[in-house]
Amino acid sequence: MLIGELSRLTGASHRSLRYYEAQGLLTARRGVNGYREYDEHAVATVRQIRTLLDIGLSTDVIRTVLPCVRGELRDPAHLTWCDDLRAVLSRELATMDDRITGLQRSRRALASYLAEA
Amino acid sequence: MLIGELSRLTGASHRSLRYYEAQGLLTARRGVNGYREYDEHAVATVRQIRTLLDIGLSTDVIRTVLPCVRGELRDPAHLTWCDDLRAVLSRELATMDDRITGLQRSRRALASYLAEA
DNA sequence: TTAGGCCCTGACACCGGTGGAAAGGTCAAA
DNA sequence: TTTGACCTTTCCACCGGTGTCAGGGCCTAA
Repeated sequence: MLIGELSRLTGASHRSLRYYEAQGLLTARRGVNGYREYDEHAVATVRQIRTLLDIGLSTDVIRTVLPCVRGELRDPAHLTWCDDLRAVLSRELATMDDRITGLQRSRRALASYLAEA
Repeated sequence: MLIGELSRLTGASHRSLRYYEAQGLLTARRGVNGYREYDEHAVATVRQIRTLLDIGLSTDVIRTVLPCVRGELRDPAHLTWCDDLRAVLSRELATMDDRITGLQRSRRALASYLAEA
C-alpha cells in the first residue's frame, strides 16, 4: 500500500506519516521507483501512534513504548521490556501530574487576581 | 537607571527586559548615547509583568491587562477598562480550565493504558 | 505526447519566552 | 590611552507536530 492509501485509512496526513518514519516510529519498504510501500500492519501501527500522541506522549516516548505495545518482542524479552515500559509511562504520568498541578496553581493565582481586580 | 541595574533589581535578564519592551509592556527613555533609561516605576512594572507571566498569561494578554493593573487610567475610564480586564481574565481562566481538563483526560487515558500494559 | 494524479525530498513557518553569539559604540578609571 | 564594564542591535536556536510550498520524478489513460 502506498502512502496515500495509508493516509486515507488512518486519517494521518502524508506529512505526518513521513514524520513518524523520520522519528523511527514507522517503517516502509521502498519500491523500485522510491515510493514507500506499507504492509497491512502499518494501519494498526499508525492508529497506535496516534492514540499515544492523543494521550499526550511525545514521539520520543512513543518510540520507546511502541515495540511493547505492538507485541513485537516475544517471550521473556517482552516481559522485561514491558516492565521498562511501565516505568517510562509511570514517569510520564508523574510529569503530567506536575503539569496539571502547575496549571491548577496558575489557575488559582489567576482567579484570586481576578477577584481583587 | 540603566538596563543592568533594572535587571539586577528585578531578576529579569537584559534579554527579557528588551523583549518586554518590544512587546509593548515596558517603555524606556533613551539617553543621548542611545542607552535605555528607566524611571523608578519600571521596577514595579517589571515585577508585575513577571507575576502575570508566572501565572501563565501571555505577553499578548499582559499588554491588555497591564494598564489597569498599574492603575494608569484614572476615574471612570479606569473602571470600564477594568471591566474589560475582568472579561479578558475570565476568558483566560476558561482557557486554562480547558487545558486542565484536557490534561486530566490524557492522564486518565495514560493511567488506564498503563493498567492494561 | 500530454494531462493529471500520485509520489519524492528539502525547507520554511508556526508559537513564545529565553539564551546566546556577533559586532560594535560609550564611558569612567587607571 | 588603554582596559574593562556597560550598553546597543540583529540574528540564530530551542521545542514538536503539522501545514505548506517549491521543484521534481513516476505512471496511466486518453
